[in-house]
Amino acid sequence: MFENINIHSSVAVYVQIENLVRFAVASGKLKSGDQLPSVRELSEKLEINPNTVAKSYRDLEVMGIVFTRRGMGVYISRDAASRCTEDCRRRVIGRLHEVVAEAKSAGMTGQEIKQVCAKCLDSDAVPYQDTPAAILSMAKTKGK
Amino acid sequence: MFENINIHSSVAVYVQIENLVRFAVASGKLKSGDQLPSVRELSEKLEINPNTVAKSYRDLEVMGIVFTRRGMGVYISRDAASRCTEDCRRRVIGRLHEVVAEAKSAGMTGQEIKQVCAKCLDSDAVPYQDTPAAILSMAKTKGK
Amino acid sequence: MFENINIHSSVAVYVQIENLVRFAVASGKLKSGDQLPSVRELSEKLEINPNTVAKSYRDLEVMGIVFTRRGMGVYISRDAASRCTEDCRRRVIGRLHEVVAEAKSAGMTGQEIKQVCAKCLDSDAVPYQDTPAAILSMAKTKGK
Amino acid sequence: MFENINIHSSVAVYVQIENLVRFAVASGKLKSGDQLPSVRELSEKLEINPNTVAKSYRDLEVMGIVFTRRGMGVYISRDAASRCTEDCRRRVIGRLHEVVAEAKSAGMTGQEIKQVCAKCLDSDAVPYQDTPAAILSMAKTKGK
DNA sequence: GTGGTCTAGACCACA
DNA sequence: GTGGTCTAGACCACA
Repeated sequence: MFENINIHSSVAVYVQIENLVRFAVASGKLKSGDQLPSVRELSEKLEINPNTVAKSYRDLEVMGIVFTRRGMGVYISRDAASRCTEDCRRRVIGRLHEVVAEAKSAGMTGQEIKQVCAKCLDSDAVPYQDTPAAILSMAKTKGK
Repeated sequence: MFENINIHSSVAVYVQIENLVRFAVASGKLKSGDQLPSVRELSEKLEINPNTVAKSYRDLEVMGIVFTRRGMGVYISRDAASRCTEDCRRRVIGRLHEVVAEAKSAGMTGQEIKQVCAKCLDSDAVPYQDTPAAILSMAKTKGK
Repeated sequence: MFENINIHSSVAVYVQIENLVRFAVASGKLKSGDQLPSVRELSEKLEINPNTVAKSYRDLEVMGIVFTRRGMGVYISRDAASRCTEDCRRRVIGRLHEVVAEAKSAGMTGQEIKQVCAKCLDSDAVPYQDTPAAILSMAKTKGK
Repeated sequence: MFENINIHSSVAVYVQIENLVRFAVASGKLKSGDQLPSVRELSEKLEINPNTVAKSYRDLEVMGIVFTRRGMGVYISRDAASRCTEDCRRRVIGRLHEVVAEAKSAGMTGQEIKQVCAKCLDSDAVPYQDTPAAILSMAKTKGK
């Protein structure tokens, strides 16, 4: 589930990791008590600096989404699900507002916008895994 | 049209300027051949450093959206409209896909998603430049 | 013959004018004693600042290519032809060296380079009139 | 490979850097994924301001030739080679056309032109970075 | 007046 | 350590 980290994204890697975890919890892929990969393991897998992973885990802990058992590992906390669901909903709704406003501003009609939405809804769910690319598209498209 | 620059946004000021121009061109508010305010003029109006404005104009030039006549000023280029329209549409559609995917992933039903969209569409037009959040969302998402 | 001034070029307009005159003299299109358009006339035709035209004429006078009869106008000087021919040859040879070196550096083979040259030579002469575009291509391609 | 930057050239230093990178990529000296020297490192080596190097890297990023990993460095992007090869070829061919047209216009015969070309080709390779004149010729021609 | 280039330097986010 | 953003200000070319 971390295969979607995008090093070309202008979004900080640690933020991407945090979001991946949040959405995985919100969607039930990660459940209370599940263990996350160790800092070292994940950093090697993603070929990124261990500090980066550690920072994500620390943030998630501060947010109450994971907890650490020293010497044991990092686990999804008891009320992570509700927290993440709420967070994700808020984020999604906010972004929907923004993007619809942008769509209008770009000259798209309500018709068009609805059509695109419908198309997205009909298409097979492409859950959070697409977000890094999505994020990428939010900034100035880069090197790719 | 630059009255909506938000110096306190986490989005770089020069990115905000670039996006305002892009969306203004896409929506027809700026047309091929139109002259942009001079670097000095805009920097004074926005109370920012001329270098910051110059950076925006430079980027826009590299992107082919404006061209510079030395000693004369900066103008919207011939095919800026198609470029910007395309860019903005692609951007918006991409983001719509992302956010819908995120919405699903966050557990929202198609119903809900459609409702939120509809609500946004019905609300008084919130053209791009009126929504600081929109501006925010347009650029490199930082922190969170 | 001034229809080829390119305001999108990053080359100063006054330099373009100077070169147009020089090449026109070198190629015999302008001869000793011929009168150039007045500053005002040319500036209106090209929609540029009269100072720009005046600057070109002044430079050309300094170079001995034109002379001014006050109240009468600006004329091609007696030995302009030899001067311009020489200038243009030197310029052309210098640029040929440069561009061939660049071609090599860009990975083109001697074969290819010769072929392109041959093709240019066979094509109908496209005398100096193409230079503004040419000049444009020398800089970073801009707005166009 | 940056030893040929000429601070006294009339071509902006940042343009020289951009061109050196472009041609290095086109000729295979720099490959996808290679890391460029850090902004600070290069600025110290060239004894120029870090901002100048950063400007070059930024432009190259907007052009899709490099990408940035924040906190990590700047790397040659995936499709930089094709981009640069194409860019450089187009540039070179365009300039060849121009200069040949100029040569004709200046009264040189096809014979002469071919001879000069041949001479350049036979001469020891003068790869781009060895020719200050070449560097000069690559950018916005100034004054003359 | 216009924009372009470059320096010096502060402060920040990220790894 | 890495790059990103922004300011302040000098000096220049061009119109």
